[in-house]
Amino acid sequence: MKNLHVHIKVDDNLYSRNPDSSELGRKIISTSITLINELGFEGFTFKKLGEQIGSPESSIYRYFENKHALLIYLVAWYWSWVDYKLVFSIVNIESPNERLKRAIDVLVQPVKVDHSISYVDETLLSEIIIRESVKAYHTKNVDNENKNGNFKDYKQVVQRVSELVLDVNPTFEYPHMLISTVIEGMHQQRYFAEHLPSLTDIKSGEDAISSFYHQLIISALK
Amino acid sequence: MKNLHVHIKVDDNLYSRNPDSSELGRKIISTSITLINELGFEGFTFKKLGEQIGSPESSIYRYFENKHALLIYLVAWYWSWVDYKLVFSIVNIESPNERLKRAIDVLVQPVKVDHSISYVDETLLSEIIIRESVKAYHTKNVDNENKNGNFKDYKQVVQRVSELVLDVNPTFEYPHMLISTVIEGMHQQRYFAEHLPSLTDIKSGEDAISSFYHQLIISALK
DNA sequence: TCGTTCATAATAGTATTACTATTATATTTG
DNA sequence: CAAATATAATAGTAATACTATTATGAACGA
Repeated sequence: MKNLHVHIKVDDNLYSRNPDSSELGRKIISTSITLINELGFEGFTFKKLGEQIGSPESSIYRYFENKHALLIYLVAWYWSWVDYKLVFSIVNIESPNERLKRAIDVLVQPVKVDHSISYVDETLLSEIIIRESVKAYHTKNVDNENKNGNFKDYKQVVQRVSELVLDVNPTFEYPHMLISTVIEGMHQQRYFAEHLPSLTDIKSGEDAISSFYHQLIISALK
Repeated sequence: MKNLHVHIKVDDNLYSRNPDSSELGRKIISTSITLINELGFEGFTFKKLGEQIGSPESSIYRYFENKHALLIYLVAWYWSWVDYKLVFSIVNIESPNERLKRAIDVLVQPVKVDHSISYVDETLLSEIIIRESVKAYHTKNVDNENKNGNFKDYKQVVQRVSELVLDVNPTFEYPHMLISTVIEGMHQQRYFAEHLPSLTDIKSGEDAISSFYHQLIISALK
């Protein structure tokens, strides 16, 4: 996908001040992506981020209440971007089977992009999603955050693909469960393949993970 | 399952001092289970735990290096216990299909136990596993922790059930992937059902989650 | 029974984290 | 040019995640 000058929109209440609206804001986003990758989310602090970009902590707090809010933002951005890719991948395709196949491909293929959208490195961001995104909703405060709309984009992606599932098999009872299982499972398996390989079945060369989930969906819908 | 006086063994290097060997150690385990449930893992501290059991923080540190080590211990205990239940559930059963079915049942059925093993409330513990266990291995330090054997019991469970999968279908290529997907997926779905219901498909009454994963495995192995 | 070992209690102290507050200095905009 | 606004610079605080020190008390072995 080439640079189409698309703009990924993130909901207003996922930030205190829109990071997309200033140089400092954009630096916060792009630098935090590399820094979270380096340090892990627990090791990442606004102080260290401030040092990296040469700004005081207090300036960063004007964009995000805390580092959790920043994670929520990154996750929302990611799913908003995936949703865009989903729409793009199935437009003009008629066969329900082919539409589903293409959508699943968007979900399970590793992200390899040449910086298509501005200051966000989508490949690095996808690694954060794999490693850290469970922490976005595994908190004591999920229910309030959910009410606040923090997970809207993710839910939107699941909803969209669930509808494609029903187009293929209208009697299938658990489309949302199937799709969220596939998305989360794919993340886990990529993580396991790197860190806990005995929990997965890696064959060198081919992308076993993608083909496993493709097969899983096909057989589940029969 | 009634009280059989079984003793769940946890590996030596998952603690500084064996909590099973003293009154204080056992209080640390049982109270931490209720406290983590109340406060969430992030809100839980050794200070608060100490206040609850009327002992200073420093005494707790003699059992576990930090709260992450305690979580690792709880997770290991849980999977060691599940492994025991697995063995128990298939002993004397001959049909490979029936063995697999029973094993999957142990994995996906909600835990409802009447305090069978000593000071550990397995039902409460299983809720911690559902909500917090991803945090046990989603850290910057996974690889070292893995080398240290921190995840042995979990891997053992996946291995055991993977073998049952191969007994049913010896040509199936991804048994570990299938089983870890089912285990982790089941946790996620139980969590989603409670906090992010639009990511799942809840039907009131029946246990949709269990039957979904049973079906998923059956169809995947065809 | 005495002395040693060992677990726990009581207390104090430290570096880091996750913020909040205040004032000063640029920069933009009307 | 004045006013509003963003950022920088700096300081400060409560809580967290520990470490260290000494004291007490119980258990155990000779």
